[in-house]
Amino acid sequence: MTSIAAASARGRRAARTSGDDRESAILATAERLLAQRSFADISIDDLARGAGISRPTFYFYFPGKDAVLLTLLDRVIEEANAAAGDVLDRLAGDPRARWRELIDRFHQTFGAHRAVVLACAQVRGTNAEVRRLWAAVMEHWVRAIEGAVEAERRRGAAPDGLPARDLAIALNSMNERVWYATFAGDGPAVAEPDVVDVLLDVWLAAIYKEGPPVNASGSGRAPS
Amino acid sequence: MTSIAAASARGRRAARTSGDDRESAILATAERLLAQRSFADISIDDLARGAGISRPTFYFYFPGKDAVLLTLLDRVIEEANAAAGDVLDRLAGDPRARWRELIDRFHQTFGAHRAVVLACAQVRGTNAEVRRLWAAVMEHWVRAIEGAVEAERRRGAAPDGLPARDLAIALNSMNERVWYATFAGDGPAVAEPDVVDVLLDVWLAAIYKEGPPVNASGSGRAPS
DNA sequence: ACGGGAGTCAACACCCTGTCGAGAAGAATC
DNA sequence: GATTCTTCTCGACAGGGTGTTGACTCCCGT
Repeated sequence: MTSIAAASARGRRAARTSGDDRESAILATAERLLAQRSFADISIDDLARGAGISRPTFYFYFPGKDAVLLTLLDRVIEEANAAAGDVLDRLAGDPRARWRELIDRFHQTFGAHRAVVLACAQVRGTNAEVRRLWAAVMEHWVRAIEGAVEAERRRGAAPDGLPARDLAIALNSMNERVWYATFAGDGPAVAEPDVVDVLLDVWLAAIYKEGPPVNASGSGRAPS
Repeated sequence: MTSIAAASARGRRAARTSGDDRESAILATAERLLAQRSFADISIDDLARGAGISRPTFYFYFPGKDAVLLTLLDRVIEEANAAAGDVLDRLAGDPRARWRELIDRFHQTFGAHRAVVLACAQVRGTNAEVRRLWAAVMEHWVRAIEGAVEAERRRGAAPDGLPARDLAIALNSMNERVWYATFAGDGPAVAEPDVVDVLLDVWLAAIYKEGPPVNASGSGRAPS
């Protein structure tokens, strides 16, 4: 769990009065609008009016447009981490199934909040805060995968090869970009129903080189 | 060759007088400034003043800031396609070496113009034109890889598996994102000297599952 | 010597951001 | 009930970026 995303004072208030509703209203408006237009096309005025307040009042709740997105991103990340759970600690049982579970859960979470994820990916280029947060989260996931790969190698299930960290970076990067294309729908993209299996296939090939070992009742080819 | 990037009328002029210099000056200024600040932090006024003209005059040469970047991107894409050449047609000789050559050449080209590539990646989120152009280029490369994978399968060098197109999308996506991280330097990234070999390793694993066959006098590791 | 196109820019209208200071609304204290 | 303090609200402003207009210059061909 231990969410990296410090879901703390992204807003500005410290009170407990009825202003909480306003903050939620802004957040809700943002997510609603994000489903329609791109983040860049949403002005602070849109957010404010959508929440029933004036533009200056908006600044009372958030320091800027980006902070709203950051708060939304915090939630998604927390949800993703919760969904991932401890799958990586249970790899030994049935690696293929566990890796698939991991990828699938991320897919579910991101898919459920695609508007937010897409907006963040687009803003990452221009906003340092989003860039920092995303970098921290990626680092967290990369380390988790790195550790899992090393564990698989240690128990003899996966062969040695690339530094585990580099491998983890490459695979995580692939997932990010492939999901982006699938959700955004621009450019060549894997069809949504197939994307988990496509990613899984590359992960297994890269980690195990010749299909995961058949520990339990798996159907992978046995290593030579 | 047949550059997808229609390097045609991205500018506005149709003349052949001394105005050509101005157009070049704008482009040069853009690439120079891009090496310093982010694209979003460069105003049209910066571009204009850098080229020794006033802001309205800028509009005589380009319809907007984005068109400048688009023109720059055209060049890089053309260069990348030229660098790639016909490597994919010569895979059979020494697959590992050829794949590495392909990836390395893209790496060289993008690395030489990282400022432009980075800026495009950041703007792709907000600018439809850049998005379209990049999507078209990706489609081109995906199809090339797809064809190469199918050829390798046909000659028995690579096993069947994922639809070649999905595999090509995943691998191309990985490269794009990994290069971005490496060049941008934010978030977890593969060190620049290693990035080609890391990518290559995943490509070979995903395409051949157990290392490419050693046809000629290649120096690739023999498959187990 | 002159008509016309290429090239140039001051000035304008517009939109968005962020801030300031004057207030309204309500709870706590006298 | 009046007073004070804090929370909350917004009209109005300043600043900076974009894109357009209309007039003006310069040069070239006739």
